[in-house]
Amino acid sequence: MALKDRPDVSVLTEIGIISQLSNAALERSLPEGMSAAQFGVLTHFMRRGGEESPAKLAAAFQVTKGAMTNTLQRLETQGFVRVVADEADGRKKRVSLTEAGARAYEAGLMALRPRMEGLRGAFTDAEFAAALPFLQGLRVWMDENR
Amino acid sequence: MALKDRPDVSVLTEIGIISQLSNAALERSLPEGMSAAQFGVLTHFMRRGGEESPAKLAAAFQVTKGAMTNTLQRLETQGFVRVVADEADGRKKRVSLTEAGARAYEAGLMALRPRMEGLRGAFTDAEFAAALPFLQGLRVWMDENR
DNA sequence: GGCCTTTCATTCAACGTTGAACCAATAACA
DNA sequence: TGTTATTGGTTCAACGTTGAATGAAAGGCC
Repeated sequence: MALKDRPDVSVLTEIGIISQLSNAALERSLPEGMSAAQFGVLTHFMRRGGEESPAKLAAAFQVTKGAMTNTLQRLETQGFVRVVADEADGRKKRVSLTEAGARAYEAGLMALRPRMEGLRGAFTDAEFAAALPFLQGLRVWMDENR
Repeated sequence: MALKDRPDVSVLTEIGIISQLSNAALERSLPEGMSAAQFGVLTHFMRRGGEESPAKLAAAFQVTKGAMTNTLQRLETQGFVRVVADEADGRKKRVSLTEAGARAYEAGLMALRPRMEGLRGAFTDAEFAAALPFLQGLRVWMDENR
């Protein structure tokens, strides 16, 4: 009784559920065969462009290298990403977006649009913005104290 | 550039990371062999006591019936939970906590304590409480619009 | 130069989850 | 009543993830 009624536990519980629901909604909206992880990588390249090593991508997405190897292989199989060896450093690879990858990103974005609009109709930008500092602080703390 | 800077997307991104970190921290703190899902079920019974059907547990934890079958089987294997057929309704089963289950819960709670105290040292109850209404609203909305 | 350490990427088994198929038991209804 | 629909639980393949092991390449240091 003391446990779940504490606000910190409640916050983490709600966050867990929201994360699950949001991820499920994302994967349901996305075109067949594109996972949330794959869409995240495409988004990364659309924003930043250029090339990135698998290790940096894994760090950016808070995911193990093994997991990133997996999603990059799936992206490459679909032709959404190009992976070449880094001739300057034999350990590294350089990943970059293909034209097909950019198109896949756009398609995913379109498929996502109705759901995102629904969300923005239910809550204001101000509400999201107001919640953000605390969430960021919480994320940073959990990241530093893992 | 327009996408990830929007507060709604940022909120969901932060929530996803927090969820992952919090779940990982939970499983790392818990005694060997006890998953977050299992601990959640134990917590449920410690709070509410009595008996519950697998279907109700699945609904309470927002999880498929198959997933709940899995965690209940693992709990039963460890002797933390008792599962009997419901003689009043041949489809149902009745799940209840064992003494060993109660002890396992207490052990998990103890193992969790230092981390929870660290969290409550870094943020105040008021901060968690302030964030809660928005998170609950968001959870309810995503639940209704899935 | 040689040795130790670190970094990068891959592979593999294990886990928890989903979604679908399935069967048994009950409920609803003609 | 008999038939159909719904509910409860299990099983299975597939997915994404972790964590650990492996190997190759580069860096640090004497």
